[in-house]
Amino acid sequence: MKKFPKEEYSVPFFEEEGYVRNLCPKCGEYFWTQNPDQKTCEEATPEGCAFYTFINNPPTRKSYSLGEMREAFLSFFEKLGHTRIKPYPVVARWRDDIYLTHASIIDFQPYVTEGIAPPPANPLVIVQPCIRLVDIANTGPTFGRHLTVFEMGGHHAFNYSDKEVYWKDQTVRFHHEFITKELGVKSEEVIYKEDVWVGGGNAGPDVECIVRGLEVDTLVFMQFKVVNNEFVKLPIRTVDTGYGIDRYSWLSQGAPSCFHAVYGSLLSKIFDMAGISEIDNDLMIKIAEVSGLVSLDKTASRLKARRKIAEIVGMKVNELDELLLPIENVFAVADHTKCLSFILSEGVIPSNIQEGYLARLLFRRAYRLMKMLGMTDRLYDVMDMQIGLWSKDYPHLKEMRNEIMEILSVEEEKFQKTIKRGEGLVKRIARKLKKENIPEIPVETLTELYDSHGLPPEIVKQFAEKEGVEAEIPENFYALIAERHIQAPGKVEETEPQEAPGIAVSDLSETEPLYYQDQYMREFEAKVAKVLDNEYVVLDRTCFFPEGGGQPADTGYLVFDENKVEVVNVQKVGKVIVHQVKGVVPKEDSIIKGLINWERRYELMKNHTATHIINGAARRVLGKHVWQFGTQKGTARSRLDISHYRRLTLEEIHRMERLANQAILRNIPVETSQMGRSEAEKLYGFRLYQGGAVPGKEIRVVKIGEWDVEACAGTHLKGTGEMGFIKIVHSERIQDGVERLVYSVGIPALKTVQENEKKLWKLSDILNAPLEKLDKTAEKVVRELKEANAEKRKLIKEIAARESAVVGARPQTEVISHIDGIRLVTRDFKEVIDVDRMVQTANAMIERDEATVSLFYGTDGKNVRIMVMAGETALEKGVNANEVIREASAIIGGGGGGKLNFAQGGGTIVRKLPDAIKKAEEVLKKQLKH
RNA sequence: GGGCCGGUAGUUCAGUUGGCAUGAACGCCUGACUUGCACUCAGGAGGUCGGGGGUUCAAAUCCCCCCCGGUCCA
Repeated sequence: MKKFPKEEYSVPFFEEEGYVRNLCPKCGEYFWTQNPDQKTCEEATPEGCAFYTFINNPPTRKSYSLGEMREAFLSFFEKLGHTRIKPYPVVARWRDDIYLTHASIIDFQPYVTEGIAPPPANPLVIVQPCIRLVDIANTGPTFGRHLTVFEMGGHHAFNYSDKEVYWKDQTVRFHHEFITKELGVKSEEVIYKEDVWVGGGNAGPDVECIVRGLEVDTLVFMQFKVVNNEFVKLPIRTVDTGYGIDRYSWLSQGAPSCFHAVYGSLLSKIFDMAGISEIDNDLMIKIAEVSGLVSLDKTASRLKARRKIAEIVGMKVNELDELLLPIENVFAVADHTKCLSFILSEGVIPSNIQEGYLARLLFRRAYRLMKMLGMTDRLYDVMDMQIGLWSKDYPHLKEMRNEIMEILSVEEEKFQKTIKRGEGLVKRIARKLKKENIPEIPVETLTELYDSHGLPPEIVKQFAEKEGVEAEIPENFYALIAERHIQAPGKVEETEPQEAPGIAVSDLSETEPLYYQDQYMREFEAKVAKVLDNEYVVLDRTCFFPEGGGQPADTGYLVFDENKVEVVNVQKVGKVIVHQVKGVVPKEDSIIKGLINWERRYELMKNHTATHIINGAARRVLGKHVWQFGTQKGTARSRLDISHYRRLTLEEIHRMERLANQAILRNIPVETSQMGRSEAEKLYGFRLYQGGAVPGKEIRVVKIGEWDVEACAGTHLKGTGEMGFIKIVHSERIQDGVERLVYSVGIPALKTVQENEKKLWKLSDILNAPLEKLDKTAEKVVRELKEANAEKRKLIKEIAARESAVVGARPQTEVISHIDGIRLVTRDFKEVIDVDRMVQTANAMIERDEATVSLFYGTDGKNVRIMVMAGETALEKGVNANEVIREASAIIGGGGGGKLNFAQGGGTIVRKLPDAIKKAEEVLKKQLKH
């Protein structure tokens, strides 16, 4: 990685305070210290630069709980002139590049850090709950250095070329004051380690602060954008600090683990539930002190680290492993259940895609750990405790409690199903292997079971051993999984280069959107600003709505001189709206008249407003976890995809319909307003971003009374009454956790209802039954059909039995010959080439007399079918049906085959059928004589 | 967004190179034997092989499209 020169880190503060810069011989990083004799960086790294010295020996004046530390941090920086900002959600709905908020700066990217929107305050201070699943394997084993959910404190300053707030030196001074004055840590114990920070396409130098072995925060000076591996200066320099509030609390308590510090009595309760008594305190402290050596990312050093720790504390490796494993699992359970409560409280539905998958991953991991601890029955108790504990600071957890519990039970059921299915699968595989004398499940089977069936190798091993088959889980198992996914990239789908104008319009000024001034405007006059490629027209203003937000572009006409040309497409390119026309184009700088296809647009407006109405109804009927997943508006039909953990019932759909139509009847006014991003978020919360991330500094808010409020750029009705009528016409599940609602509005909705009615009437006509008895009649008809089918099968059998009995009774279609004690029945089925019939007859015939060979054939004039079946006795005499059929079918221009006792074939040369039969008889005779 | 696996009787699943679905187990019905821990025995019913095209004399099986489910990763 690129390193920055010393000057980037050498702030006046270090000089004033007598800091020296040394190079750590173990990890190879530079660090700043007030103690010139200090050799290593003193961070408890996996390389073993140092060990923790704060365990049972905290350096702070007093001990802080997580909440107390959060408050201490916030009020300290508030006193220094920072504005306190409320935390953002942990699901980063305002971004489309990431799913979860994993740092406080995420809240302000990219709009603030790229200078698109002003920050809510400058400077500001925030404590942001964060979720990081990349460290999930380390959560537990590292005693809390890694958590999947944690609180990050940040004091942020955004420096513009014309407005400097504060930069490196001041940041370090603030930090130092907090840690020494506020918390009481001795100045000489505070070490600053140099580092290069890269993240989210941005970069800059940073210093990490180490106290008694623990890295407690990082001070980042973001000032570059990473372009083609090069650092390019950003116009805005951002002070991005990240204080690990959980780690600070751990430091201040000197607890054996960060989990002890954060969860307190909740952790003890989980230990109780798992039936684990906490181990000897002295030993625990000893282990905790050296836990910095652990890091599971580096698989190679993992066992080494265990061995090292065992050596230091004077235990055998497997003894230590046995002792630590359940404890680490309890730690992870505490962490994962908190993380789940946060993620689920914001309406993430566990599923197999996107952020839903992350929720599922978390749940399944937590559940597996609980299973190992034998406490899955306490899942709901633990979750309840987490909700109780954290809703003091984050009250929305409590509001979502019932939905969270419901989602958990659905998820538990699904996981159990998967495991059960897996058990059967492994059993079958194991038995098969045993039969083939393979004593061990091959590695590729293990990886496939995990990748395709979600079965973790430990579980497979357990099930396999029950069947007496071994399974060896390779150390690099998850690396093998990763390998499966890095296959050669398949054919990249060639997407037609968008015909829409990817044209240089950046030099043009913004097109004035008239459709926002008056959403009902149908025609306008405008000046032609630019004409491109004899096809694309840019105007100074327009009321043609460009495609966006699931709403298709308007169509219509441009009128100028004697011409009326069709507008076929409208796209927004940056701030410029481009009209694609068919026919002649107007001259630049001329005045034209625009007419939009109002009927179409009005339908789109109705459908768009309906989306908001249905979304509101879904939230009311299904719960607050419902989020819009995607939409597409049309004139006759539109669709809305929503997140939900269960298939919708007809009853739920009807309730949504009722609510939606009630909202129409009340004719609720639809208000639109343009407002600043921060202000809108403050006023309406992040519910605004139903439609996903919305770019820009100002956002357009569409508010339908108390029913629904969203950030939305589409065109809407003045009042809901204009829709007249909404009908949900269809629903389907498009992904696990995502339901699609298809609906119609107004006359098209009525039409759909009428279409359905028409079908019912027709059905009633066909079945000759009145509407109210349709269901009963249909049931009856289907039942009778099934009975008739069964009867038919029975009859074929009966006919076959009878026909097999009367061998020799029809000389014109049947020849019977006896060869070597075998009876050969050659029968012409004429036009009946139903194989089933031949087979059944032959079966019955042979059942009566095993010394029979039946040679059956028939033709419908187009196809010829031949079939040979031989009884046990005939087989013993050397009959090979397969061979007979092969030779015979070749003659009639087809093919055939089968087994020794049964074969069938056919062809298309009908006139050669007699030859083929002769051939078959010849072959049979030869086989028998042989 | 990218992979991978699957859809056959009420359920869980077999089904080799295309060639009889005499499919297996459990469940169900009838009868016998037993009344206690998955009773046992005999017999029987139960199938649009997810849907639609194609290749073939012949498709559950091969090819294409669609629908539905499961699962891993970003």
